[in-house]
Amino acid sequence: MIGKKIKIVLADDEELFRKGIYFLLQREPNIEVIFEAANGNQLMDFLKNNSKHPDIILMDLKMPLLNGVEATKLIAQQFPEIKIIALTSYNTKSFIVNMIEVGASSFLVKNSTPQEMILTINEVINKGFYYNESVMKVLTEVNSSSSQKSILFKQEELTTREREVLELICSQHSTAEIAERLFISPRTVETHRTTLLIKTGSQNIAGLVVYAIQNKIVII
Amino acid sequence: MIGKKIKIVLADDEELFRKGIYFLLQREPNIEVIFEAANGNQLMDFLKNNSKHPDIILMDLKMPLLNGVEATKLIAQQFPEIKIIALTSYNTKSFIVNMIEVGASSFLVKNSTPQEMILTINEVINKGFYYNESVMKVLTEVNSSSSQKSILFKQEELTTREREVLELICSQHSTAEIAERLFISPRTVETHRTTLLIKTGSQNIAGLVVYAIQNKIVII
DNA sequence: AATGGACTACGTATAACTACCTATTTTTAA
DNA sequence: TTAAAAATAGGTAGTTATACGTAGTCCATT
Repeated sequence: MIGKKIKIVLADDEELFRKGIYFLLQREPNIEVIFEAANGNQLMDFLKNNSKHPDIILMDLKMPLLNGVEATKLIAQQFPEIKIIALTSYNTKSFIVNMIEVGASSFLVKNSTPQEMILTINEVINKGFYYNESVMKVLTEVNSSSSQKSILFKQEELTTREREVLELICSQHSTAEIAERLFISPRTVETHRTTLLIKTGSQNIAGLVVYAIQNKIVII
Repeated sequence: MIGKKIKIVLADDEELFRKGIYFLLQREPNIEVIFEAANGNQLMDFLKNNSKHPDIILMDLKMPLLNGVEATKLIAQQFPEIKIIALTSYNTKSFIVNMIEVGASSFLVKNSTPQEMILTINEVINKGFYYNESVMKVLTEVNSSSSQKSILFKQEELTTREREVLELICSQHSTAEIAERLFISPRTVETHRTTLLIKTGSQNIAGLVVYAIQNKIVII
């Protein structure tokens, strides 16, 4: 990487945060921010329409339209050479496991110092990945626990419609309300609910909501 | 304010965000950041122990230990000469109304541009307050609506028993199961459920689960 | 042309939850 | 020690969710 700047794309819905990070990174001579995206769709558009790709994407998880988890999944498939550093406010177990599973190369809580961020970027460039202590701790915990099923056996994917219904359930809408909003029969919504319960392995609404939040289908 | 720098304190639990804003503000010749706090307690300690007070506090709402709303309330009482600009990710009605009620002079979503932030700071210094268009819109909506109760009266705290029931609800237990586990009548559990719905302002289980997760009553 | 997945929809039940009441006992705090 | 809050329990009724079936249509891929 000598004599060649690390190209970075920032993906975060908060402009103030993006600009802040931009000025932080601007002070680094070997780093160049080539694009800023406010959501996953903007990011995907940029990657598709520009031949100049970044080395690293600093990706916030909580973004409108297309969130960070989904965007990471897509990018890991379509542009595997791009390394992704997941940014989030909290480093909960489900966050970390999710992001690593979909292809994130590193994980950075927003409460990190600028030094840690620079270190992470450089480590990812040099080694291809970088997990700090707390992330490693979570990962070893997960691997040594018996609750591996949930993460090792990949969950059945929800369909688009099922996700829509799930989102509305999480917004406290009843079956009738969901049906009205989606212009479909309440019976159809019931079918979707049944499928959701089966696919997510839930007993009732509570399980659905927890699943939706853990899997970032709804962001709270 | 000619020849005198505007003294600012940053209060936000995310160090990356703080540092970013710091560098953004550093480029302004008439602005000086005199302190950074990671939570409300640090902020209050600084104000109590330093004679040099800020003109403005940029206050994030979501902070550990002592959050932005509570901190704002305290500061508005104890140091009324300090102007507070509330920072948040979303400009929901409840956020805005809460912050204005406890004494915030302005309101800035994190998705604002740096220019808007600078403008807001200068307006607050010159006029004492500044509400942008979207905030004004929300405020007029609120004043003209009759649903003021729910936002003017702050929510009641949950009791220990209610929290226990809420946790079990989030674990997908039914009323009967909860009753059995707590050695109480199902009717009592129902009473607790009713109270939970009222206190949390929820319509159904989904709302309860979201509330529980947001308020860290259950950790996922 | 056929297969399979997604989306749609319904029948018939039962289980579970929510609304709106009252009311007693126990615990806590003024 | 007295009032307030919390925890307990019930009546009655209505609404909503879940279980377990079946089945047609659309659409993309084979």
